Amino acid sequence: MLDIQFIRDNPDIVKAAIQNKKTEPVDVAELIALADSRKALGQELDALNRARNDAQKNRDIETGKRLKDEAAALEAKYAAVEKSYVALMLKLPNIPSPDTPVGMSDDANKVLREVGEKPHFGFSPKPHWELGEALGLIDQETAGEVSGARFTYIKGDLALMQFALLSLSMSILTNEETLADIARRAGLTVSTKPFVPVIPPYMMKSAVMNRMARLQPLDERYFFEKDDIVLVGSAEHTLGPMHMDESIPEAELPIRYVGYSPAFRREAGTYGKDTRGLIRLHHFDKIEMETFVRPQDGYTEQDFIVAIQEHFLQLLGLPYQVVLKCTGDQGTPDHRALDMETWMPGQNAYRETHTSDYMGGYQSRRLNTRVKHASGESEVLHMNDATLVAMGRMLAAILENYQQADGTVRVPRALRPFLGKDVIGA
RNA sequence: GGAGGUGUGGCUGAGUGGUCUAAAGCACCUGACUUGAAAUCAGGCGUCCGGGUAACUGGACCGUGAGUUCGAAUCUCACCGCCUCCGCCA
Repeated sequence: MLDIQFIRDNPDIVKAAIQNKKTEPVDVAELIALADSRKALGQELDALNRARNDAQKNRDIETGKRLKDEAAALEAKYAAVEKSYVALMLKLPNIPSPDTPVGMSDDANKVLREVGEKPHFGFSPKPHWELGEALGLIDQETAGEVSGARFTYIKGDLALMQFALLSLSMSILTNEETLADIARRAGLTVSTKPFVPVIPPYMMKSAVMNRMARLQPLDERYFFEKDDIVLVGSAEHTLGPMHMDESIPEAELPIRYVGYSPAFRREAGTYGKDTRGLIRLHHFDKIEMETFVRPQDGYTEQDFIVAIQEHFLQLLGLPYQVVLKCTGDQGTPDHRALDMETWMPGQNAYRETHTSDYMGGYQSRRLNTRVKHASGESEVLHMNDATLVAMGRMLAAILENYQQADGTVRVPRALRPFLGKDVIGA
């Protein structure tokens, strides 16, 4: 949700955002008119309530009865306006950052940099599903019989590799010195406060997911109507509301969480796309970063998070490119969104493996998560969320980049201490 | 799943229909006393939405939402959270 004052002051920016994002159109003039009448009715109601309170204090029962009816009528009017107003407010997308490229499809995305050297093979590199199936590390056929399409069994050394990735991730994000080092090398002046590891709930109330602006499209969610509960599509969904309806003292910021959870996605409308392998599954596990900062620190925080993501990819020796997503490719609540796409030699393509979303105050305004300044003033704080490891896709990238002529796969050096071997599938 | 409790400001906690403008204590802030601190004393101290340059001022908020009443923290109903016991269970 946007700030109504911002909308009043910058209607053209809001109109441009509606036009440039893939979002349902909203009549901004109508919204402002509703805001005006809501405000006027509110003032009228305040005055009426004052008179009513006076009558009550004086035990003026006649006047009290009359004003009660008047107030009821006015309240009904106010409620109707409020309802339309909120409905439009919730439809408005976040404003894209000034550096976000304008465009409707990913063709307009801007590649900021390509990092790392693509591996050269003396043979034709295979896609990870062929490698994985041949080595007995991936069993999609059995998963298809048991669970259906877009599910998989990850087995043996590949399952161990997932745990190794988890351990490596936590060792980085909970270590203040490592974080300070990452910040220094990225040239960022930023708090080096470590991340708090969290295993969050995997299901949540639909109303809270809606406050995260993540319930829609509902078609993409697994929703249990009987219990009014939704499976999370990311740890973000239950990490983000941890501080809803709270005012956090400025001195306690930033607050940083790293969550490990499954991500459940219906993948509606993607039939026929990426049907093999670990790229597009109804369930995968993910390590997610979620941070809460002062508004003035939002961009730097995102730069820091991207630096962490890049550090991690470099540590694994995976070539990747950093992409600034265009307006049409951004999510509704995003202010600035970057993707990291990792090179998959078996598919001869960069594939999206990481996302970094800076939300500004869009989610926190709905969640009512605020920062309280030393002066006593409070305002909506800013939120960032980002992938550290999307397990399926990271395992796929490692398999494809580290494959050898004999079909076995080397283990990235950084993972060896956690995995306990140099080669898998041997 | 069954039974019984309970939800009040940062915290503890009083308040069962009308100066509640929510007692009191703790914590916190300011000032006085003090070389400084502690102790003591005096005062202040919630959130949100409006009006006003400002001093100030109007409204809403006692888990949430409905209801009864001229009037609700207080009565009624539903929901949510937490606690205790029983049952079941990794």
